[in-house]
Amino acid sequence: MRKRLRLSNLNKVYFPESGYTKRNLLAYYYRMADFILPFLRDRALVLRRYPDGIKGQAFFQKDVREGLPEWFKTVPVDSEHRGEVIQYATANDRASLLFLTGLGCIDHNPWSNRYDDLDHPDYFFFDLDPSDGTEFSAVVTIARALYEKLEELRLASFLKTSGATGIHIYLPVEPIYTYEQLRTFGEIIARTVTAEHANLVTSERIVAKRPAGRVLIDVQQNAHGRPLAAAYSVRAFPQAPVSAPLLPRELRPSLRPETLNIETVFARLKDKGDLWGDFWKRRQRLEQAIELLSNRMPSRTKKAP
DNA sequence: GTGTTAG
DNA sequence: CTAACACAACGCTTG
DNA sequence: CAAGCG
Ligand SMILES: [Mn+2]
Ligand SMILES: [Mn+2]
Repeated sequence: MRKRLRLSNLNKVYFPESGYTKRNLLAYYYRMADFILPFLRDRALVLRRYPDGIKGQAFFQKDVREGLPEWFKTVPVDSEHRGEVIQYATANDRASLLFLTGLGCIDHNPWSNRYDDLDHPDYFFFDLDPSDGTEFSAVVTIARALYEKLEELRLASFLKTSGATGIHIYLPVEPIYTYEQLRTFGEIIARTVTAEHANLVTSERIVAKRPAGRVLIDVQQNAHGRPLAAAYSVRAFPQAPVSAPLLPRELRPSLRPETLNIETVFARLKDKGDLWGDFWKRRQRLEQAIELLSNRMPSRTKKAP
């Protein structure tokens, strides 16, 4: 099918500090479609729209039943909250991705489950959030520790900058676990890393109370209807940063996430390839890791002689 | 960003 | 005609 | 229940 769309306000500056326009943003997604679409397809999307750029008033949108081209696919999901169906946007092809970007969506935020199975996500992520005034090197240290822990557990994981101030570590999983099971599993791993880096990690969720210089290992975003900016998504910050896939060896204190943006990602792609290209070939079960974890953790019931 | 309403 | 206005979320934890 | 967070 031939999918037509009209794009407006192409010269509007979306990123005033760096000067990037809506046209620059659309061009980025046009060129990157093959790389980002695998992480958007078959999922409900939560829209965050910035029709006047990153300094303008932004808003969320879930229901998109109005103003769509006839070819645009939406997916109905029962909302417990509203007691009625919400028609969520989807992006299974480049035209849909560009249409949504044209609405002012700078970042693209998919659910962690495909719409054919609302209760079983096919990945889990650790969201590393530094508090204000934390060196990025602290995030890097914790990301490395987590990555190595996952390696020990024989789990495949994938790294990316969040595009904001943190790092995301994803585990592709077979869609057979619930969100709650995955959060519990992730929390156990987070605690073992916390124990080994107590000076760099906080579990304080209230921003104002979070000690400076520390990183929150957040697993709570792994929940029904709670999306996260996808790999290769642009983020609404001054330099138009991208949530950029990383090699493990890039986890060094010199890493500057804001330098990975809508201009520089193409050179990385040429240089390093699509670092998340095998993501969907690596969906895994967790039983073996759970067993390794329980063997490593001495049973509390065991008494000293 | 868009569609509708008020002036 | 032009401009103002209306409209566009919610899951989960903690206190 | 509301606040806080993302
Ligand atoms: Mn984060
Ligand atoms: Mn977070």
